[in-house]
Amino acid sequence: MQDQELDTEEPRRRSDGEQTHAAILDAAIRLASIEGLNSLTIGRLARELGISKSGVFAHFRSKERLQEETVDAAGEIFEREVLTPGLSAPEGLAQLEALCEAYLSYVERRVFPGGCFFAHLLAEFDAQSGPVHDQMESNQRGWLGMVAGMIETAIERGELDPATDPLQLAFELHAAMELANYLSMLHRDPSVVDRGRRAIRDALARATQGPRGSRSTSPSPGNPQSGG
Amino acid sequence: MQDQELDTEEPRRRSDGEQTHAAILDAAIRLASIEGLNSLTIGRLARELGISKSGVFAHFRSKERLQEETVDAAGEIFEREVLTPGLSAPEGLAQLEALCEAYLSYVERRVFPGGCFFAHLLAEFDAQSGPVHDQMESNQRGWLGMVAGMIETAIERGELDPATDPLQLAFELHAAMELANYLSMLHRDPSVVDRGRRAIRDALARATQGPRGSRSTSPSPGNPQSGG
DNA sequence: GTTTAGTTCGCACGGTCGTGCTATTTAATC
DNA sequence: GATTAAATAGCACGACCGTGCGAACTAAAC
Repeated sequence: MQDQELDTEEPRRRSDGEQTHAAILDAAIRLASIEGLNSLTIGRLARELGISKSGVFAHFRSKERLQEETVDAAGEIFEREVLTPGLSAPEGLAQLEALCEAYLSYVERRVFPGGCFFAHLLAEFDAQSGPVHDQMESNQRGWLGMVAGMIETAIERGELDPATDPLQLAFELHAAMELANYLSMLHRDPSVVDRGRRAIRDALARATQGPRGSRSTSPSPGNPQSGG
Repeated sequence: MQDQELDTEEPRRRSDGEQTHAAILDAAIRLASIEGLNSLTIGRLARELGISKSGVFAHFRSKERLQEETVDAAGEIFEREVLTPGLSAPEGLAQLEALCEAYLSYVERRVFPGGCFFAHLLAEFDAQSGPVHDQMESNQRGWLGMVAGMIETAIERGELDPATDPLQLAFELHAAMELANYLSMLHRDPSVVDRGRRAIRDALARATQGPRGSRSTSPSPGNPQSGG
C-alpha cells in the first residue's frame, strides 16, 4: 500500500501551498512550545507570517486540525532529534544512555525555543480531558515503556543489576530529564541540563552494580575526566 | 506589623464583598490549576459564579491583578498544605522526609483539582518572560534552596553521608515529586504517586549510607543507622 | 434615619477569536 | 495558451474578551 487517502481525501497540493503550509506549522510549533498549544491562534499566526487570516485558515479548515497537525509536526522533529539518534546506538545499556543523552542534548540545543514541546504539553493537558490529553497519555506510556524496555534488555545482557525495577528506574530517569528541561528554561541556563545528566549517570551507575549493602565489585571504572 | 496598606491603599471591604472576593479566587484557583493561568477569564468566572462580569471585574480592576491574587491565594494553600506540615517535623532528615511526604500527599489528595498548582505554573511560564515567570523563578529557587538546606542540616547532624551534594540530591527529590504529580494527573491514577514516594525513599536511603558509584570517592560508610 | 461608601449590575466600546462566503490570482495540466 | 483547481485575500458574522461608566442597591458608621 502506498496511497491511502481514502478517508481523509486530501486535495492535491500546489508547491506554493505546500511551502506556506510548512511555514505556518513552523511558526505554530515555535509559538506553541513557548506559550502553549492553547494560545495558538489563527489570527496571530497570520499576522506573524504576513498573510491573511483566511490564508492560514484555508490550510487547516478548523483550529482543531491546526493543533493536531502542529503536534504531529512537533512529533516528527522529536523523532528526528531524539528517537533516531537514541535508537541508533547498539542495543542494551549503550542505547539507553544514548537515548537519555539525545534528549538532554535536544533540550540543551533548544530544538524548540520553549524547551521540550512534549514536556510542555504534558503539563498543559495532564488535567484536561480531550483528544490532546489522550494522545499525550499514550505518548507518555510509549516513552516510559520504551525506556523500561531498554532497561530490561540491559538487564538481560548483564549490563544492569537484575534486581533493578525497570519501570521504577525509567521513572527516575524520566523525572531527571523533565526537570532538567523545565529548570533550564526557567533559569534560561542550559547548564542546568548537567544536573539532569549527572542524575542519570548516577542512577545508571548505581544500577550497574546493585543498590548497596552487598559488597560490590570494582568501585566503578574510574573516569577522572575533568568534567565541567 | 498588622496594617500596611500604605502604598496599595486598598478600600475597606464590606462583608458581602469579602465573601464574593473569596469565592471568585476559589473558582479561579480551581480553573487555573486545570487549564492554566492564561485561560483564566473574567467572563467565564462570572458565568461560573452566576454574577455579572462587572461584578467580578470590580474586585480586581484588571486581569493582571486577578492573576496575581490567584497565584497568591494558591500560594497560601500550598503553604498551609505542604510547607507548614513539612516544617513541623523536627529538624534534620525527619524534616526533609516530612516535607517530601507532605508534597506527595498534597498531590495525592488533589488539593488542587488539576494537581500541583505551581508545577503547572512552572511549565506554563518557564519559557515566557514577565512577572509570573520571575515570581516562579524565585519560587523555584526558594523551594530548591529550602530542600538543599534541609539536606545540609541532615548532613551536619550525621544523618546523611557528608559526600552528598545537597543541590544535586535536592534536584533529584524535586524531579521525582514533579513527575509524580504530572503522571498521576495524566493517568488519573493517584497511585502513581507511590513511584515518586519510592524514588524519594531510595534516594534518601542511598544518601544515608553513601553511594556506590559516581565520583564521590569518600567511602565513609560509618553510620550504620537502620534506615526505615 | 441619614449619610457614606463598597457592591453589583447593565450597557457600550473596541478588539480578537473561529469560521464561513465570494472574489481573484496563479501554478499545474492538457 | 486555454482549462482547472488550488491558494490567498477580503469581508462579514456572532461570540467572547478586557475595560470603562453610571445607576441601583445595601451594609456599615454616624
